[in-house]
Amino acid sequence: MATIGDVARVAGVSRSTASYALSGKRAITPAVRAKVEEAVRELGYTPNAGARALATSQTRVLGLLARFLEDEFAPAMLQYILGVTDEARRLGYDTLLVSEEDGVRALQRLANSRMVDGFVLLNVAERDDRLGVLREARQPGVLVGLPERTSGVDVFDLDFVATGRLMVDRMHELGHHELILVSQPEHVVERGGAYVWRLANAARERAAQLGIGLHTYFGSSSQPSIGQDLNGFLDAHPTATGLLLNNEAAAAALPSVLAARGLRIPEDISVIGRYSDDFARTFSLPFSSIDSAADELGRAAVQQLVARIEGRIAAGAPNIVHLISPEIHERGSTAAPREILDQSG
Amino acid sequence: MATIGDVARVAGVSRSTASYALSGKRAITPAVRAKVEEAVRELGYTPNAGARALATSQTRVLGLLARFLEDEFAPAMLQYILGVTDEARRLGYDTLLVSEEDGVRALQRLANSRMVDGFVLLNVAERDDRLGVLREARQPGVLVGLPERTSGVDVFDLDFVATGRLMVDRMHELGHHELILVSQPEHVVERGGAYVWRLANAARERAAQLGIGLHTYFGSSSQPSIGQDLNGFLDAHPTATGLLLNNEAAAAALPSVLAARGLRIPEDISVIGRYSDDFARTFSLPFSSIDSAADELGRAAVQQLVARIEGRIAAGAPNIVHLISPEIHERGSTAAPREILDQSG
DNA sequence: ACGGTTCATCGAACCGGTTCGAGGCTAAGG
DNA sequence: CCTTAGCCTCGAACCGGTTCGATGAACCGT
Repeated sequence: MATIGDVARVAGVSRSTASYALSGKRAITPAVRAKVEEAVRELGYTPNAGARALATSQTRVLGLLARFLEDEFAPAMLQYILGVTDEARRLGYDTLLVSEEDGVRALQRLANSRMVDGFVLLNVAERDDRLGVLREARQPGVLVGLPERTSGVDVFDLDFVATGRLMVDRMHELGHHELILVSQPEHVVERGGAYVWRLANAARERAAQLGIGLHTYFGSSSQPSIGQDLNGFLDAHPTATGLLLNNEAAAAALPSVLAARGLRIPEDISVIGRYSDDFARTFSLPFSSIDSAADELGRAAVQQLVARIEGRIAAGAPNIVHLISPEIHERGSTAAPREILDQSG
Repeated sequence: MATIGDVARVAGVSRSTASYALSGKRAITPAVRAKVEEAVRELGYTPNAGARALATSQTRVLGLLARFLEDEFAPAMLQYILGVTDEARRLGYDTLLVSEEDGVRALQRLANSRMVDGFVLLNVAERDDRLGVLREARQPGVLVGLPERTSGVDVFDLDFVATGRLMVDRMHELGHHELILVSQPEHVVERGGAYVWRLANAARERAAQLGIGLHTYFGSSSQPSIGQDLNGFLDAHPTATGLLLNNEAAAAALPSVLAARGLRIPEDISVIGRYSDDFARTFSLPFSSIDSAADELGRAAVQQLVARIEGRIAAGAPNIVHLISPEIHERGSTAAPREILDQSG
């Protein structure tokens, strides 16, 4: 493989001149630059990444730390990952994907060995044990997921508090008085998936303000148990007219559960979900839903990270916490409850 | 950050001695080795990956080239990716994930810049344009997916020919005479997804040998169109008693389609699918199926790749093509067709 | 007591880039 | 014609590891 020394020899200049001609960091006579570029083309020269990293202390690689929790819906993670890798590539970076269970060790390994210029952490827990290491690392880090303490890192997440409120508000506007909220399994919460109770608490609070009855439940993360769960919830609250879903498996299972019970949407029951649009598309879920915005979050996180890496953000600039506002993607699964329709009709 | 020079100074030895003490490539007095190790601990020393790569020409990083085709079921890809990253990590390697659309350019970039020690290509097409570059690269490569020409690379894939035969054989043993095969969308085949027609052709051939009627169709990759497709196929062949699925979306959609038509499994119709067990679990698909073995394939591919990288495979050793034999994971969705039961009952 | 091994350690070179300071050349100005 | 400034280019050092050959000390047998 050609080195910059080969390029220099072929172009008839010194190594340093070749380097400057390619980097443009010093003025080079056009004729010389042309000779160097010609030599590069002739030899098929590409800089050796290791050598460059050693000399510049920059690898142009980002570390992406995914965390796969059992009982969580894994495919959803792919959207975040692709958002990150695509945006990173667009900005000239490659992505090292780490799925190691021991995220702390992985983080230390990558940080100390200087393999990456920065970190993206996915699926961040309320008290994520990776954060301590990340704050001490010399490389900047961004999180996708909101932890308890956000100092020293930039954070991107869906605004789950606003999401909980929005779900209840929308149902309230339509005239519903009794709702059921199905969250992720309790395990997910215990292991730090704070977004689950953040949404649930906000929904509960808003429901209380509005005088709405809200029954909150954890649901399983896979069939067939989630189907049984759903039937149980519906049996327990026959007068509930609205269903809020913060659980992908529940969303996937609901159509057949409703069909089996002979319930139509939105005539008999209104539904609002929270999952990725991509998920909705693949399974053609007929529910109005709030997009998890995985792709958008991944991209925004990378942009911020790269800006920090490249020093485009003042060293002392405060860290940001960017929460994306939820929007309901309308698919016609909400309507006024039957009792209202009956009165008005 | 501590360098090996710092370690050497603290331990009171030369840099080379420190290096040998850590690598074990030359004999070192136990006492000296202990001092070096103590210094490492004290300073929190970790070798600089770039410097090591420069000196050894080894990065201990694998390049993972994913290819996301539209109309293909993306979440399935995650299983392969995790199989690769986990196994790589187990063997001491990290994984650079590339999702770039221009796989050829990505491959060239990584190969020439010496960022990786080897390549894993996912979703390999019949005539994959990445293969030419891969064969010329100095780094070894393994494929997950069987292309037309396999020279110069190791290949791992599910045996789709055997899969097609197995599906038909099993139905034949049960006494079925007319089957419907639903494949991936035609787009997937056109873009080189040869496994689709490999399975279909094998099934067709075996059906002909056995005197079984086989209707083969392409199906859409998402709802609701795949639901309409399925209804159309069933309408067109009311006497067919068995359904073979080589299309994830079809598998996901089938339960509700069958429910709507009032068909029970396996009493009214037998079904055999081909998708990942993980997919089956998440959606609790009630069909006997042949696992795509994504995790297993990813792991086997990495093992082979690492063996080549580390020279544990003789330089002249021929390339291998490892096709995993399909196995039907029984979930009770197959039985003898009604006509037989009626006769015997 | 002495030459020949063996063993542990050291110094220097090298991997392939980047970057700093120095110096040569040309052109402008007195 | 000589000085000075400015523009390009070069040589050397450095980043942080690994590895080869050399060196010196300890140990062996005779």
